[in-house]
Amino acid sequence: MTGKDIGQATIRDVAREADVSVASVSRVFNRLPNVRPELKERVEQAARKLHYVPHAGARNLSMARTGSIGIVLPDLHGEYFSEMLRGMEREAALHQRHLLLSNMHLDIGHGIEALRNMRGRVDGLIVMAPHLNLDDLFAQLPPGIPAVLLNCRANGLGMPELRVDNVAGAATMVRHLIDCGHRAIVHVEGPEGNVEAADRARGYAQAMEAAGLKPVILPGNFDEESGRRAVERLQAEQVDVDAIFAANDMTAIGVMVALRDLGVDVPTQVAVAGFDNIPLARLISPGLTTMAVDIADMGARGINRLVALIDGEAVPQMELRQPGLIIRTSSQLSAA
Amino acid sequence: MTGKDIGQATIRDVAREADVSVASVSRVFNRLPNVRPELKERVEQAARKLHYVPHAGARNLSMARTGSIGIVLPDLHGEYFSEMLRGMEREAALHQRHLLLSNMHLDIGHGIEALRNMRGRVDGLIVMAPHLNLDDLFAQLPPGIPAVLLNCRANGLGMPELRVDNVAGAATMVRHLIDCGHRAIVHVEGPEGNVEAADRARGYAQAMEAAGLKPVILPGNFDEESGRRAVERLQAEQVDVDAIFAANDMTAIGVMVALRDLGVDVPTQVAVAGFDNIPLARLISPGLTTMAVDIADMGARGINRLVALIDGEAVPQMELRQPGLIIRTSSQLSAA
DNA sequence: GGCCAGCTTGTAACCGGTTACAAGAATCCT
DNA sequence: AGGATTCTTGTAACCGGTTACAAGCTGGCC
Repeated sequence: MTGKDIGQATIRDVAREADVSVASVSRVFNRLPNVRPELKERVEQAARKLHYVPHAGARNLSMARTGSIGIVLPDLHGEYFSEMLRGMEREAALHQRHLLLSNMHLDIGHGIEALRNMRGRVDGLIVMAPHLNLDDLFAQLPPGIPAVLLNCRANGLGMPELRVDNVAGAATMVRHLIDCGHRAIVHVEGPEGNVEAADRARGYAQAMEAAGLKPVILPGNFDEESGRRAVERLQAEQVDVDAIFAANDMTAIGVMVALRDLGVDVPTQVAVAGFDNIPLARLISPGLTTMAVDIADMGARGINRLVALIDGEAVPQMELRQPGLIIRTSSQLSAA
Repeated sequence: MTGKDIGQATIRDVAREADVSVASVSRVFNRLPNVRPELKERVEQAARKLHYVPHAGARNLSMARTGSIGIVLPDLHGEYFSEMLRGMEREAALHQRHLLLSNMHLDIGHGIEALRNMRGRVDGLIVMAPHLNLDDLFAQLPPGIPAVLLNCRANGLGMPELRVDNVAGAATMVRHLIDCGHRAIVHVEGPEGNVEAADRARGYAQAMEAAGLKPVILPGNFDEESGRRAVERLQAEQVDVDAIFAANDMTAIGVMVALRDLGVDVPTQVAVAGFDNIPLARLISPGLTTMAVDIADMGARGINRLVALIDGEAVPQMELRQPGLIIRTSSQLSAA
């Protein structure tokens, strides 16, 4: 009623101009076969004359289908999320879908609001919230929304999940560092309350203990800054360290930058390893040894699953993806 | 009519359950003041019981306002776009807006389709299409859509524009390289048909000529690969070169990687410079000298302008932003 | 010619909200 | 008490599409 419509042409305007019914205009625009060519031509001419463009919102409402997918992320910082988004976008475009972004900042209240806001805007949701308890989140929502969860805390919601095997990945990395001859391996953890971070720390601790080594865990926050701080702390406390395994690549990069500033050579004096294999890991020097999660592909697969789910197809309940070890220079002791 | 509605509660269901009219339910949900507390309570209880969540699509239609902003980009590769998107997301969240992503791949046909698809889905558009002629694009669309253009070819559309002064920026960089003592400065251009690339090449050429130096321009494509290829070519053709000024940071990084592989030291043997100041530029080593465009801020400002435009406020027609020179190690000759 | 099948086309109800308008109830005057 | 005013509430039209259904038209066939 209100609203600042500049008076754009509607389907009724076109119908009047072409002297046909709205149904016919609709049929022409939806390419239904049973329209006489002469009439079709008349409609198209009228539409062109009036600069008519169909109103997607109205279409969505009457068809109960939006063609959009809601992406609910905790943040957009860093290459991790942008890679994931890129993968999603690519796949969504293949399925003729748009992506509607919604950033649920840290607390659960905003999360709930964000999700509620999506109702009627999207056909389904991709939720990535490693820092929140999803059961609480979805409790507030009407049941039955198609959704795919990416790297979330396990839950009893019966929604398809896609996860990276962070425990196994971290263990693999620890074994690699041990193979390289390192013994005093320190882990810089991710943010508290983040499932992925917790799993990586767990994998690290298990592998260390399995090798008869003592785990040492420093707090971190998945960002460059926390890598830097971890190094400062190691330095201040004179901790003996052969290798630093950071919970993700950005932290590892912070570690490397801090070590460089201190004049400590990587990898000859201290080895460094990360997790994620963001594009940057390859470009920095020395190249960062890391666990490769094909982030863009994860995103793409998430979209793929969701589209299937929306179309009513069967979708695997859970997929656990194994990250692969990428060995670059940062981890290698000259004498292995 | 069709559609796979799982039968979620509508405003009418809530009205029936609470034994009030739909208007009252609507009033409660929109926090209008004139509702008796007892009735409000009844409505809220009914809504909770039915797990009612308002249908944004329907709301949008009747209010002629979606609360979403359409972002039309040519691509999502690389840090440039993700930085911009991040800035946009931040600002949009401040204004309670969602972002609807649409990737208009390279050709104009898809571009037009993408834009048409936005009608009725968004309140306005941010268009970033340095590679397309926008007049052709918008000719196909109904006039009067609020839109802000980012780094686009000049046009007579009367839409607010936000642009980086690429000509001046490139010239500044050339002068800096000359100040560092370099003379044989080669430029690796961006993709053909891209306005930003063309402007940077123009700024480069003008500054070189002003200094009495001969411009040498190699083709490129704004990506790492093209930087690498440029180096190969210089190598193959035995071109004498003191410095390579790439059209953007990713290309410059490709150049540095290729030089490193060839055993050519940066900056002592060849200096390198880029443009954009993507986050990576600071992290790579040696640090990359570049022109800083605050990409995220550009995105945020774009959104800000667009929101003002949507709200009917006056908006400056054009803003040309000056990039700033960021001097890092990659450009400096030991003896300046 | 008459009847039926198959097209084409139009009418009107519907999607799920918002809101102008009117009516009814409560409050405040004098 | 009676009338004016204010507040609360409901009815129904509207946003701009889609589509079930019916009606009109055409042509084929006996």
